[in-house]
This record gives sequence, structure tokens and C-alpha cells, in this order.
Amino acid sequence: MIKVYNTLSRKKEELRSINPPKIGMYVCGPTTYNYIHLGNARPLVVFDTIRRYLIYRGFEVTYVQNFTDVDDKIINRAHEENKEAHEIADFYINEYFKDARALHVREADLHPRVSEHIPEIIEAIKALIDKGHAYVRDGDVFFAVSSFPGYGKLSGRSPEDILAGARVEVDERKEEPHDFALWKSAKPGEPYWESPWGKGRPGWHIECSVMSMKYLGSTLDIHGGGADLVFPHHENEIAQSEAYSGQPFVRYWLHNGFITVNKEKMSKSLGNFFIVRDILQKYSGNVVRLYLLSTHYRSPLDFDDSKLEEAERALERIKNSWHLLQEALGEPGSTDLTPKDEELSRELDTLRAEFIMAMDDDFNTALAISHIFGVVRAVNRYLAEAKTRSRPVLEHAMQVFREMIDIIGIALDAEEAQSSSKVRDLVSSLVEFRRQARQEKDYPTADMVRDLLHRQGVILEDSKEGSRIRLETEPELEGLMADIMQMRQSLRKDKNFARADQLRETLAAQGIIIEDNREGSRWRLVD
RNA sequence: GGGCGGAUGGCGAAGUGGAAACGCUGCGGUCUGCAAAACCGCCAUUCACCGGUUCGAAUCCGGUUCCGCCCUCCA
Repeated sequence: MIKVYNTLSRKKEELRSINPPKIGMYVCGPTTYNYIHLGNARPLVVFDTIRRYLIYRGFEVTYVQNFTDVDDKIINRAHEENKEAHEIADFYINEYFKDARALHVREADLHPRVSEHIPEIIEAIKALIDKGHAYVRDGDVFFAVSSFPGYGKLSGRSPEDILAGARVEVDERKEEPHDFALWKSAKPGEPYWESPWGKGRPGWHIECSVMSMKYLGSTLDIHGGGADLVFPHHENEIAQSEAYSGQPFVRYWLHNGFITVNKEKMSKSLGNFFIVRDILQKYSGNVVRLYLLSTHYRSPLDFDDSKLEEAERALERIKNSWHLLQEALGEPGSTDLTPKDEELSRELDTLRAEFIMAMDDDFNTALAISHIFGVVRAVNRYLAEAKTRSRPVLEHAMQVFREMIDIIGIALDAEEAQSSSKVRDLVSSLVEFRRQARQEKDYPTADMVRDLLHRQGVILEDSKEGSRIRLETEPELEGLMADIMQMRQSLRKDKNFARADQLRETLAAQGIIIEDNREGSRWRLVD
């Protein structure tokens, strides 16, 4: 049984969809006038993980995420850059997808845009006016909050509370101060659409009501977003949608907590935000995901560089175990079961059950991840201690391991595939070169190779069977070669010509020709 | 002012009535030419503070202090 914390009821409730096994899920997407920052990335990753988990548990999820591509900020940006508003929106939507992909966020089933739903929005506004929930004031249309009795139920405040705390100047034309715009008339130079009330564009809140109900029906199972959307955005969505359809709008409201910097909310207005694109320069999507999911989604999450460093080391532990396991699967393995095999198998089943229990409890990814480390420990211990290795048990381990990291969205196979073959081959040949040096007890050279590789982001580990390599980062061919050339220079300086020549031959076998002359050495590729 | 949430080891973070998970860091050991990885072991008698309920409280109740968020565009 999956339990979710519902902002509306302020408690955990059993998740029951309207039409099992279907689940309709709508998540508020970004306003596309800039690259997304880490604060924007949290709901992306959180709700992507929730979606993955619901699918894992057998639900047929329809996942909808909108783009707000009509908005004041986009218009302003367009003015600044002397472009059309839709050009700005299109550009950043495209950039959004690049970041999302890098974070292993799966594309939604539908990505509706406001600009493509203007007729439906106008129809909805008309209906609200007809039903007496909205009124027109010189080209603008406002929603009459007093016409909707349940207003304030999501954010837990009464209309009086809202008035008491009003900090903003009220538009004189509104009947009540907390009424909000459904349609805004266009000022000169602004993009507009024709409507019964004149040229203008939709207000912010109406888009989500119209688009979510269009694709998911008048009652959504899950509506998600950041906690800052609770009021007024989601409160207004409820008012509009329920006034329009007469049906409950959403069964479960899910809200993620903020990312903070020095305990302060990361936001564009405070200027303390970090662009996802920049972070991904230094850390992989796997690292960012592990960081974002290592705290429960409703809790605040403080950011600084050391947090990503820590996540990176934690990910290393997972990756090491994964590679160890893959390596073991590459060997023959036995088929009969020893007590150690049975113990591991039992442990794996327990860990999987615990992982599911954690996720069932309002998507407790922090606890769930601890069970991934449980698998890591169990597998590592088995590999270190078992005299024989049972193939079916290793496969079982791989299966459980994969299920778990897939839900969290850590993609280990993809990371492997990124490595280009040329550099890979070059690294392997250096490892072979070092093996020979070690065999001949030429440890200074062997260590020199290891240091070189280490500088290039390649970690070498020696074992009885041979050397294992781990790529921390993908070395650049140019940088790697420069380092190799330098190492060879120092071999020659030490008059270790045999080794230097051997290195030259090794590289030649890789299609890399080294030429020595009076000025120094250079290298080139042959095909 | 109104509404909501939080305070757990050196750091991060689970845990909501009965052995204080997990990760990072640090320390000791095994393995190793050395290193790394891995394995084994150690590191909170204590969960902001005070009082109460209970056989039993980090967990429930009351109070205090501190912190964050929302009430304005925001994920």
C-alpha cells in the first residue's frame, strides 16, 4: 500500500487512483525565460522518481508537465534581447530538455504549452463568467473568489487571513482584493490573442487548470509542484477548476520543499541560484540525482559544493560495487548453492522488500537509498568472502541492484558507454604497458603510469587477477597524450631507453606514432 | 501581524512509544611491492531546552529558545 502526504488534508493517505491501474499526474513545469537552476531541478527529479516508482508498482501513469511559454518575464526578456517572445520561449524549452535529459528525467507523456491552448482557455473563462464566477473589467477578466466557498482549503487560510497579511497593492478594479486575473489585456508592444474581451493573454493560473483537465479529466489523481506554488497558484487552480467543472479537481496534492543556500531559499529574486548547466559541467547527472534524493522530498535541502562532493563519493561506492559485480558476472561461476549463496539471496530479497516499504511510505528516497547501500555491502562482502560464486545468485543480485538504481534514476550503464573507444583503447594499452613494467619489478615506471592515469581521472586498482580501471572523468585525447609524452621524456632522461621504446611500440599498436627529433618529440594519429 | 514546517554524532540524513538506520569524514586491522578498492572493527548512554504522561519518549502532551518557508513573480 502506497501512502502519500496530501497537502490538502495535511496527512498521509493511502494512494488510490480513480481508475486503477491508471494514474493521471500533472506537474507544474517551468516558465521558459532562462536556463533552469537547481531549485527548479528538484521537482523535476523528485516527480520523475515518483513516476518511475508508480510504474514499477504497476500503475499506468499518464504524466503531464506544462511549459508556461506566455508570461511577463518572457515578454521582458524578449524586449531586452530584441526578439519575439515565442523565440525566447522556444529556445529555453529546447535547453530545458537538454538539462532534463542530463538529469535522467524522462520526458513527460505530454508537454502542453499555454500558447497552444488559447481557444480552450477562452472557452473556460467564458464558462466561468456565465456561471457567475468571473467578471470583466475593461478588457481584463477576474475570478471572483467570494463566489467559491472552499477558497483557502489547500493553503489552510481563510480569506480574512489572506487579507490580514496582504502586502501588495490591490488593483482598484477588483471586487475583492484576493480576486485574480483570468485574462489580461495587452499593453502596446505585448503579444496578444483575440478574445471576446479584446486583445490579451491568459492569466498565470488558468493554464494549468485548462491543460490538466483537458488531458487528464476533471479530477486528477496527483498534482505536484514546489511548495511555493501552494499559495496562490494551486489555491487559485482549485477555485477555477472546481467552479468550472463542479468536480473535485485533485485527489492528492504533492509539494516538494525548497533548496536553500546558507539556509535561505534559492531563488531568482535573491540571486543565490545555481544553474543546472554549470553544475553538470563538474558533476554527473547521477551525482546530482543522488544528492537531490538523499533527503526526503518535503524537507528543505541545503546546497553547497561540499554536498555534491559528498554525493559523488557516495556514488563511487555504488559504482565500485556495480563494477565488481559485473566483473564477477563475466567469469564462469558455479551452479550449486552454498550457504553463503543462500544467505546473499535471502538478504537481497529482504533489501528489496525494505526498499519497497520505504518508497511506499510517501516516497522516502533517503531511506530507500540506504537499502541500495545495503545491497552494496551484501554484494561486496559476498564477493570478498565466498570461495565459489554462484551464477544464478550473482544474476539475482544484479537484478535487484538494477531495479533499485533504475527507480532512483542512477544510470550506470550509460556512464560506461560515454567513453570514446580511442581513449579507452589508449588507456588499456597503458595498463598493459604498466603490467609489463610491474612484472619486471620496474615499480618507478609502474607508479609513474598510475600517477599519470590518476591525473587524467582514471583510477587504477591492482588485484591478483590484474588491474582494474575506473573512469572518474573521461580523459581528453590531447591532454592524455601530452601527459604520456612528458612521461616518456622523463624515461629517456633517466636513460630508461628500453622502457621508452617499449612505450613507443605500445602506442604505435594503437595507431599513434611518436617521432623523436632534436627539438623534442611529437605524436600523430594514423588510421 | 496571519498561516505552515523544522531543530538527531565532526558533516549530511532516516527514524514518530520498546536495540539511535544509511552515507561522507576520521581512526585501528586484513589484503597489497606500494597504493587503491574491498572486507572486519571503532566513533551519539544520546536526539535544542524545561516540565508532564507512561513500566518505557528522539518519538505523545504543555511551555521556552532558535531557524526556515508562504502570505508578491518563484520549483
